[in-house]
Amino acid sequence: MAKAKNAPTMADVAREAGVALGTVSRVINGQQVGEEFRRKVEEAIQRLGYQYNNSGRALRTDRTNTIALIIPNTINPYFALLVHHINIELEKRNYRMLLCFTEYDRDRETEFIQMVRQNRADGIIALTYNPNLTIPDDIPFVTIDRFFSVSVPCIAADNFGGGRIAAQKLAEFGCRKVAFLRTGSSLTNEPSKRKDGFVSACVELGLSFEVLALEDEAPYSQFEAFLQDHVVDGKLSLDGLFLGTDMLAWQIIQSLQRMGFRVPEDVQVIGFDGIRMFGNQSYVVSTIVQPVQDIAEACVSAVLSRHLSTIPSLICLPVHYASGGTTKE
Amino acid sequence: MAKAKNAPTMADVAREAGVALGTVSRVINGQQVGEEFRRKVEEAIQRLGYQYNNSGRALRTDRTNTIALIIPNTINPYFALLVHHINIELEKRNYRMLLCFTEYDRDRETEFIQMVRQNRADGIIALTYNPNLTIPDDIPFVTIDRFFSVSVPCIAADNFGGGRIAAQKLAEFGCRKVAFLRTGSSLTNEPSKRKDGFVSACVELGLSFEVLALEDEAPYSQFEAFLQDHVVDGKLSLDGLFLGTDMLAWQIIQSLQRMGFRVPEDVQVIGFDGIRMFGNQSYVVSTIVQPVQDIAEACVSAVLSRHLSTIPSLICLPVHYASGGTTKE
DNA sequence: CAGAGTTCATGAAACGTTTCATGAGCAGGA
DNA sequence: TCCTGCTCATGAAACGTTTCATGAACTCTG
Repeated sequence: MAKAKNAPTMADVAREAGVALGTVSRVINGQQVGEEFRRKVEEAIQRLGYQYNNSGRALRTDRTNTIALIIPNTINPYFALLVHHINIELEKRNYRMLLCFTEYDRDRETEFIQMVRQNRADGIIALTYNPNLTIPDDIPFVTIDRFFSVSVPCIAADNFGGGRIAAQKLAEFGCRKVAFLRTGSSLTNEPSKRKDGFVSACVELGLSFEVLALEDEAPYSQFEAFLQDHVVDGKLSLDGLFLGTDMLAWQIIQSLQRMGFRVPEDVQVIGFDGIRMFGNQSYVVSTIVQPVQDIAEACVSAVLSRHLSTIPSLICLPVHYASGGTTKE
Repeated sequence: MAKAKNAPTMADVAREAGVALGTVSRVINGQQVGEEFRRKVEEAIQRLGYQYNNSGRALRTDRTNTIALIIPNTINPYFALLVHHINIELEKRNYRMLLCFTEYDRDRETEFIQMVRQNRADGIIALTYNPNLTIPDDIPFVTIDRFFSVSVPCIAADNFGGGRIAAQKLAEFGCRKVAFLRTGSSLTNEPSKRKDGFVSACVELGLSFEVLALEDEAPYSQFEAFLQDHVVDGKLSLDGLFLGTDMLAWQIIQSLQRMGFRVPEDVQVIGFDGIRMFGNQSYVVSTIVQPVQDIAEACVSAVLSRHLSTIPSLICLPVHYASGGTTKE
């Protein structure tokens, strides 16, 4: 069960095939090699059960075919979706993923970048929470939803536009008094534009609106207090809610139901993210869907690009509204 | 922005510090080194901004400090929890995780093992779906929820016991006519014992029970048809449901509500897994909680154990029942 | 047929680390 | 003083790959 010692190497293959070491390398890498030599090498590989060893290559080329992904966790379904699609995109290009979970800890973000350096990852895709993070200039670095400077590409959805759509949809549903709720930590930087877009559209549409930031720790009780303030004669004086994220929307819907209100009959609720599980069933009935697949694709092709400096500093991808139990991307 | 060429190596540090290469290595690895030498080396490291290079070590030692995790995806919250806790355990021991998403594709399981070999991971933790998977004998291999043979350690929760608890709880709630539902692919091998435990306890408790396997593709419509068969005079003739997983339970609860039934007033629903999100709010109100943290710990310490063969072939960890919005592990 | 050009295998060096045999330096005992 | 034994730094080899300068064997042209 111990690691097989003396596993065959390219040198062994070369000897077995009666060719030079370099020839084996070229066969394996699909480079120009004469027909007869190729055949001999391939047979020798079969006979010996040779397994390519990436460690040697990593040392020699200083490229590991690994991209680090720095993200708070994988428990939040939005992050889980991101991890999933980024992994798919990396795999298409024959890259591996080095996962770093920060748990929103700013120190860990910095430590991880150090760790990534030692492991010689070929690039970093990061969704971070330290606004003062020092961006390494020796490793290709791309962010999700965080704008640092023009020299650090940032991939994000159209958060402002998404906020506007949410307000428009609520207006279409006939809502007149609406509110935007968010938790503290989750909506920093680019995602905070969800509120801006929402507010701007509310003003244009003549909707009466409120904005509330909930504590991270106990959003429910705070939300329920907020709701109590808006109950007149047992009826809600609000008829539409826009939540910063689907996770919050999900929790809020539970809260509303616990308090005896029906969604969407008594109050319309729109989330943001478009998280969903298998069978594409979404967690939240009405939501602004982030194009996770496109975001993943953009991150990966940006970080692997040879000419990072030619990439726009902010890539803003379109969102769409989805309603009903399922949603497609 | 390109990768820094000519990054300082141990040799540079040695030259700068005026010591031998091997001495630098020993300082870095915390081995016995004289006080003065240690100081000189540390200062040289500072001055040069030396960064340890793991590729060199991997080549020389044939150990990468990487464990591969083979799992269908990270979108299912139960898998997301597993990934999360396994990563935490690996990190504690200074290991990295190489993620392989199979999407339940059996061929990919095999391909990944090949890929893992080439990347020289130090071990594999796998949650697979091919019952005939060839287990590599040259890499430490540990499974989750899948028993292959006595020589391949399998970590699992007490599925049988969990099934029994579910039946007992339903009985406590006063249920008399219950059913166990599962989707096709999800409950193979160890997890299939959930049904066995449930059935055995139902028999003991004198509960009338049914068992139904739903198609993977369209469980909802099939479930709704099943439910129609159990409606008498607009009332459900079933008063308790036990679902194979929380994800299914979650979907079933949505289905029930769509059909106008209340949970738990009209019908009690118990899930399995104990998936939850931040703030520890669980997805499903009543559930049998798998000890994910313990499972992760067991997997990691097993796969890293020097003496894999002395590890029991089946490690069965206790589950518990949780009710209410939150659940602690 | 000679010369120029092309194709393609060879052999060796290099990547950055760990590890091991060697021996220098020193302390303690006889 | 000499010997033994110990601690600990040294220098070199080794890990498995890529890559590059070299030159052998051809083909083509005039």
